[in-house]
Amino acid sequence: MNKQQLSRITSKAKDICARSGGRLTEKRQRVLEILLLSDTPLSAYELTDVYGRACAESMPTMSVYRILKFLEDEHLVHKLNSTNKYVACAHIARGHAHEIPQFLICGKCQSAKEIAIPTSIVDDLGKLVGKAGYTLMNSQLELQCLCDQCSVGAS
Amino acid sequence: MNKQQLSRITSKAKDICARSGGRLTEKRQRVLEILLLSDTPLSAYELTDVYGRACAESMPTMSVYRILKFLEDEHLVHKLNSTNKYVACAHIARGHAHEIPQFLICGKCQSAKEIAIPTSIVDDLGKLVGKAGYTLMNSQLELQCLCDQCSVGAS
DNA sequence: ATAAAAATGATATGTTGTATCATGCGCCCG
DNA sequence: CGGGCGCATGATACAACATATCATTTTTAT
Repeated sequence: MNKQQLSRITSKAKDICARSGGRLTEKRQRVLEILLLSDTPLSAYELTDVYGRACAESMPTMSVYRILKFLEDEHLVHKLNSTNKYVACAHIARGHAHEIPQFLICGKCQSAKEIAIPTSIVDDLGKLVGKAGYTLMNSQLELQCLCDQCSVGAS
Repeated sequence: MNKQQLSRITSKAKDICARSGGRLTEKRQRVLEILLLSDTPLSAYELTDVYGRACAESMPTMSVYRILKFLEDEHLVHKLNSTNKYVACAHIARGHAHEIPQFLICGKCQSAKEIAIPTSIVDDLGKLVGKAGYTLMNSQLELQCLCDQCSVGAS
C-alpha cells in the first residue's frame, strides 16, 4: 500500500467517523494505519509494541484496547476470534457496506484475507441452521486455509 | 442424558482412547462426564469449579487444561474459539468419524449444538476460497445463532 | 521388585482483556 | 476570553485464559 492509498483510506475513515459523531484522532488514525500497513493481523499487545517503536512516545495497552474498540464500533477494524488479533477492514475505501466480514487465514504465514460470501451460500447455511432448530444471526466466519504463496513454498 | 446413555458413551470413549494408546483415567472420565452433562460449554476454570464441587477433592486448573488437551487430541472434546469454552463431542456414541465439528451457538442461553455441514456447502465454500487464492483446510465453524427456545421466549 | 513411562500436582509466569478513577484537551457558550 | 462540559487518554489494578517447568505419584512392563 502506498502513501496515496493510505491517505485516501484514512480520509474516508474520517468521514465515516464524522458521520457517526465520532472523531478519528491522531492516535486512532495511527493505530488504524499500523493495521492497514501490517501484512498480518496484530494482537493488542503487538500493536502496542509497534506503536511504541513507530511513534516515539508509547501508548498504554489499555488505550490500544479502547482505540480498537472505537475502530471496531466504526467498522474500520475487525477482530479475529480464532487468533485474538485485529485487522483493518478491507472495505474502507469502497462503499464500506458494514457486511459481516469473513476471513481466510493462512495457517502458515498468518496472513488474513477479508472476503465476501455469496448470498447463496449464506442462505444454504441459514436453511441448515433452521433445520437444527436455530436461527442464524450475524456470523463472522474465519476459515483456516493455506494461501497460494505458502502452498508453492511448501511444494 | 440418563445414566445408561452416559455409561455407554464413556465406555465407547474408553475404547477410542485405548485404540490410540491412551487411557481414559478416572479424572479424565469425570471431566468428560461434566461436559457431557452440561447444558452449555464450560471454560477450563468453570470446569475446575464444577469438578471441585462434584468430586469432593478438587483439581488444579493446570490439570484441567492437560486433561482437556488429552480429550481434544482424542476428539472427545472440542474447544469453541469464539468463547474459549469446551464441549463434549456429540458423536462419541456413534461411529465418531473425526469430522471437523461445526457449532451453532445461541447468543442468549449459550447452548451449543454440534452439527454436520453438507459436503455441497463445504464444496461451495472451497471453490470460493480457491478463487481468493487460498486453499481451505479444516475449518471449525462457529455460527452465532438464536435457538428456537430463546426465540420463543423473546417474542 | 524395579525401572521406565505416563499422569497428576504445585508453582510460577505469560497472554489477553476489563474496570475504574485520574488527567488532559478541545470546544462551545456566555 | 475563560469557565465548564464532554470526550479522549493515561495510569493502575485486577480478572480470565493459558502455558512452562519441575516434583511427585501412579501405572505398566520386564
